[in-house]
Amino acid sequence: MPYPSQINRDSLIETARDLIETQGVENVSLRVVADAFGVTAPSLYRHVKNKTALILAVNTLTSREIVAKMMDAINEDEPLETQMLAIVRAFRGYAHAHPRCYELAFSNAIPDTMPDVEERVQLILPLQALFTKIAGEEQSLVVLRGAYALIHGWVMLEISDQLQRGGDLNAHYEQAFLAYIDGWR
Amino acid sequence: MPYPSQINRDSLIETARDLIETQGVENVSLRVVADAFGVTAPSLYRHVKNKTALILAVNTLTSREIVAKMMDAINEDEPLETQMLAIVRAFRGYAHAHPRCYELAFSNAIPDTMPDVEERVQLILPLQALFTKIAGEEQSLVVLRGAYALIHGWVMLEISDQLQRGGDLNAHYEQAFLAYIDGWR
DNA sequence: GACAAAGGTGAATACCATTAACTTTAAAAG
DNA sequence: CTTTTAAAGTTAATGGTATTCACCTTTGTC
Repeated sequence: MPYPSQINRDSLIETARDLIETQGVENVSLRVVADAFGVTAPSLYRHVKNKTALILAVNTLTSREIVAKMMDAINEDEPLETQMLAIVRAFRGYAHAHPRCYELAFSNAIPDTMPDVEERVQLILPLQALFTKIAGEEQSLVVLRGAYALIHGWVMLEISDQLQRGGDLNAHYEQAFLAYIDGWR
Repeated sequence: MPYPSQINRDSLIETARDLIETQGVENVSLRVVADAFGVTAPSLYRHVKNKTALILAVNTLTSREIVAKMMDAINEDEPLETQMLAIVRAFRGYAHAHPRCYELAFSNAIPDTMPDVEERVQLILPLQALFTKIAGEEQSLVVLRGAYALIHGWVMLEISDQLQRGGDLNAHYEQAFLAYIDGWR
């Protein structure tokens, strides 16, 4: 194989991810990404189909990293409620660490860049596993949907600066989640 | 006043809103908006500072319409829980009727286009008024935040097609909300 | 009737994504 | 050791975008 590449697909995606997180997706053109590799924009098309595919790959990376963070947070020896809190804390922690990528991945802002269903279903498995132990198999679907809505909505509101008026946001987040869970008992 | 305009600011904003809702914001250039008035793109700058200001105005309109829908849904003669359900139903109803505008207004996808704080605070007043009657003045902040996160997150998930696997979404939405409220008693 | 000024125009600028035709390079094939 | 080949990168071109500018057109007012 000829002409050794400075770029490989993984480093391209990670670099694009970092640029999006630091500069904002609206300021990351293909030329900006190419500059980071000391290369011109059209050569990126050797490694990725187009910009949409690149952003899709970034979003898939984001989704996988969130899943990994949630998995890491689980300690099966703890009580269920402690495990749930650890999961939703990890979820929010990732969103805070990568707010722009979180929003990009899960708010459909750019057409055709949402991670595949197979990726997105991974996101709910950690919580789902715990909910099926508490609620029945069939009730767990609605419990899960509400919980996911609550944590996703919460971090989206935080990211877009819509939770402003004082109070301890960390505490409120967990109180709201626990109240929701309590409501199902 | 000279040269009678085909365009006035309100009709411009409403037309832009309708185009965004039907075509998607990524397909609405200033030329497309101008075409709708039989005019060329640069002349829009007589009526609006730039495209960002136009989208901001569209988002402000969206925010106000949601507030109006929620207000309309309130019947003070009903029990509190019924009023709350009516409000969150109206909220979701608007989001379903205008999914693209809802997402545009509340997910920060385009920089500097979020409605002003004075507009956004209106969104939470209807629910806040009821929560202060149930919880205390100080607890109502966290209750409100969680409720807002739950309904916002829910419709965002629906809009981006992330609530797929069967079940009655209408029923689940209200069950999840009521469970959350129950959790605070 | 002259004029001021709002509303509209076409042309120009500086970006953007994408494609096409080309050149360079290094490894594999002879 | 030379030749071939194909990946990786290049420049140039196309058609799109938002925005600015100088200009023209219309019309109410003095």
